[in-house]
Amino acid sequence: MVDAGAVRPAVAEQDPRVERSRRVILEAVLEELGAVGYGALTIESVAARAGVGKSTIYRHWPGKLALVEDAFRTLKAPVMVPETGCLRDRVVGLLEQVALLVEESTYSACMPALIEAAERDAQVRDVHRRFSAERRAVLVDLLRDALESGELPATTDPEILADGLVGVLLLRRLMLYEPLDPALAATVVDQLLPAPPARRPRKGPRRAAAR
Amino acid sequence: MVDAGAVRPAVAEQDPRVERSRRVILEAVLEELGAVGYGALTIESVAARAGVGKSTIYRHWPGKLALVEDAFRTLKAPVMVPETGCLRDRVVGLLEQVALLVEESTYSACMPALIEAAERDAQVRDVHRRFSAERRAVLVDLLRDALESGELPATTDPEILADGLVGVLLLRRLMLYEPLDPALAATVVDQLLPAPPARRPRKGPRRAAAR
DNA sequence: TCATAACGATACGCAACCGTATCGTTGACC
DNA sequence: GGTCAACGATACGGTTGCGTATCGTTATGA
Repeated sequence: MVDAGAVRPAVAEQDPRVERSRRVILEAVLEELGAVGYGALTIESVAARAGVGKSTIYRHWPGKLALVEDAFRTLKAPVMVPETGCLRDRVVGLLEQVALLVEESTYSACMPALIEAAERDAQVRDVHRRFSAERRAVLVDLLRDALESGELPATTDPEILADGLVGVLLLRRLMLYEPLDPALAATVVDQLLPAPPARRPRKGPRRAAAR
Repeated sequence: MVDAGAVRPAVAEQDPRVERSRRVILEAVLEELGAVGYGALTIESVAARAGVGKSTIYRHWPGKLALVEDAFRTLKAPVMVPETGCLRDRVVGLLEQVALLVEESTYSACMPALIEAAERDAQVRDVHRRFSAERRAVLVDLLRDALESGELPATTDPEILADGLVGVLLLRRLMLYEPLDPALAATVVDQLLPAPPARRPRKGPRRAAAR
């Protein structure tokens, strides 16, 4: 049940009550993490919030840490990769999804608790790293493709550029506590995304269209 | 003692034992925050770590929250503003200090706990916001001066650029858990800092010297 | 030298949560 | 319709931390 390698049990559960219990419990864990954080989360508070008996939780997980790990693993954030439009618009499209994810998703609510828990436990850290890296890769790949097709200067480092784009949102969420303007994603892209290299040197906007 | 408006008591303490107690206790709080986080921090663990009696803590603070707030307020991170060299080198100098702060300072150790505590309590959030904003302002001002003196394109937004530069480091510390390469600051600057606008259009590096 | 106050240590009752065990109920499957 | 497993509720002893009170010790400043 807590095997890190099996998010979903390979063999289907016979009794649907098991799956139902697991689901409401893990949902309650995420709510509790957002409400009180990792340190203050207790098995009893999760049981109360989920409306299940404490014994049901201990039937499926050995303790708080394994429970929280499993809950974090259920976090999903599907990414829609824009396939039409110019590079600038596609990057804006991706970054708008990141802004939503960082501002008002379940993940956003749990982020401080996740950061805190990851600092204490290596397995939670792996879960978070994987979650972050998967979404980061989408943006990095988009930028790398653009680089190879000549839409970005040859000196561009796709990873640093991607981290810079996302980092603006992250910093404002975690350190400055500013509500994220819906237009911020576009502004950030216009500020940080280099203009495509001119085939022949001539005058023109050095950046992607400055909004 | 816990007045938010008075980091240092206006009137000097008569008894040096008071100041000494306060100091060792606040140091112990920061250590404890780095070691176990905010949720798991207890008054008793702080007392044990500081080598003082529990009563001494309750003599000076009403509870855990006020204690942690005061401890966070003691966080200092003086910033040396480089005044010589080209813009690129000055920004690199600043960003290297940020990298150090984010990677291996007392602040870095407490950052997850601080983020977590700030999410739950408005006063902690204010402390963190002020701490972040003060250091951010140094970089923003540097960039704004450069902008006004024509060392940056007129379309540059100093705040977004600053957040992007710092955001790369923050994201890698908090989400990707990568050790920060000492050369990363320079690489980030060379990737994200726009080249000064050419007075007359002519061929040349579009960016600050690429490494 | 002396009065004072901050100190460390310790003990207290109280509350919360731990993880386990028990038990009657209920829903699933044959 | 009968069997059985998962369920919720509840109680348990044990542990930990709370915040307060007390007390003898010790450093300070008059």
